[in-house]
Amino acid sequence: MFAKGMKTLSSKQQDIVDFIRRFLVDSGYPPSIRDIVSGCGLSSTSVVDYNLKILEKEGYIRRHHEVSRGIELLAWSSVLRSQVPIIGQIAAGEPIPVPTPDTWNVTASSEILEVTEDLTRGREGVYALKVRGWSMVDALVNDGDIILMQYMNVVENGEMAAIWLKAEKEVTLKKVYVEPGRIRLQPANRAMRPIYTDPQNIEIQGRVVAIIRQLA
Amino acid sequence: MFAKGMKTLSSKQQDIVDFIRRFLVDSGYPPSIRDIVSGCGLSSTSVVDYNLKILEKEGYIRRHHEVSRGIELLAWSSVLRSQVPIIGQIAAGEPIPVPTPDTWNVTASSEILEVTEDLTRGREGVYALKVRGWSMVDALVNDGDIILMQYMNVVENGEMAAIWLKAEKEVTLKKVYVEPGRIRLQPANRAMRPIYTDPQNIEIQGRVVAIIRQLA
DNA sequence: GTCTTAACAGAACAAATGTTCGCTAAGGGG
DNA sequence: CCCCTTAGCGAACATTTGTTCTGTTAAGAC
Repeated sequence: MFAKGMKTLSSKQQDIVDFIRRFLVDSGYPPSIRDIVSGCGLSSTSVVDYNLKILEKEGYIRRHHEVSRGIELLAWSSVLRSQVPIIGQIAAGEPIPVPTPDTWNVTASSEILEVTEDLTRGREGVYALKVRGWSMVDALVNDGDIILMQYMNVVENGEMAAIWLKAEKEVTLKKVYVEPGRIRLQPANRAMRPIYTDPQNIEIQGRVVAIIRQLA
Repeated sequence: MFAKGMKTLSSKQQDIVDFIRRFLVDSGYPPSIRDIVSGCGLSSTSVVDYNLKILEKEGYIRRHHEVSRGIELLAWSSVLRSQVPIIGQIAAGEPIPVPTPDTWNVTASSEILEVTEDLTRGREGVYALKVRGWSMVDALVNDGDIILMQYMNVVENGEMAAIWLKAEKEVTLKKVYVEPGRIRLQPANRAMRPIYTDPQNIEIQGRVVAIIRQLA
């Protein structure tokens, strides 16, 4: 999600980077050397070559030699996409949907969420759930928010998980801490108290990877 | 952020789409016809051509004729990216940074956030702030969250805004409602009460577009 | 003045890439 | 049998594209 600022470029080199980026967004494939010649008002492919060498040296692009349109915009490719199926919803009073092999088939899902890969941290098997209701404010989560989950039934100490409380018959999102003889479930909202429960009472339903809220 | 499922493809066509997608992610540019031949274990460029025609007809790709590597993956390009500068932080006790023309220069910013465009709803002039501290739980916002903002000093009724309260000297994120003779500021956390204030006491510092939280 | 470096132009060549044509094979229907 | 459709193959040709070489210009330093 982050790209650091890079060394200052000449205005022509900046024009070229901007052109490459714009062309890639507009066309879905990179420009050829001659596209850059005409797009940046130059007269010769060798000027483009000269400047691309510098842009590569400074880390803006990677060139794939003898490959047509072989210009990789590094600030672009460092931020990849994940396709995440939205397989259902999460509400306090019901267990969350369990992913099955079918729900991993991206094209079969009726709703796909595309997010930048750093939200998933390159993890495999991430799926999304929509929050329904207002009963999860202890997790600082709101009705309509989208939660990115990774299916797993064991989490590390201190990780936020979707936890099914068997006795209470409800789902909660909290950080899980293992203590002697009990489990501490810590809300994201620090003003609220942790709850303690028997390890037998909980079922980890997945790890919470990220939360997305669109407001406007 | 959403892409609907598409018509079922033959397994070979699915292989080709998957290959294109993977190649694009790995290389930063689309595959050539011959890349697809060798990548999908086919024997002839005309088989690729035959199948690409179908994939185009079904809406999976757009082909740019007589353009080398002119394959545009539609499920890819339909979800665009926005580059959003992270220009500072938001904490309760201080006004938020005000964007200036300088801070819009993407390459000059030290930190860039790339998000899928639907998070910004195609809006211009979106910037990002990092939340510092835990004093904004009324907005269901946590320390470390990232808030996407759009600079404006007027918002529609019911929109969530960053509001500077002059007398209290603090920032708050709330929904703004105009009532006769006063302003109602409604927290996202419904369990908490609204506050009412004089229109002269508030300064709208921007509209809240989205909130992103990475947990794992 | 000369020399060096950076930046640019133009042309030619080599290689990559797209397109098209003719053909084959398999299956189904009349 | 023939015809049609679908799916695939191979080769040749045309076009796009990358690379390299030579030369020019401009600016700065000595």
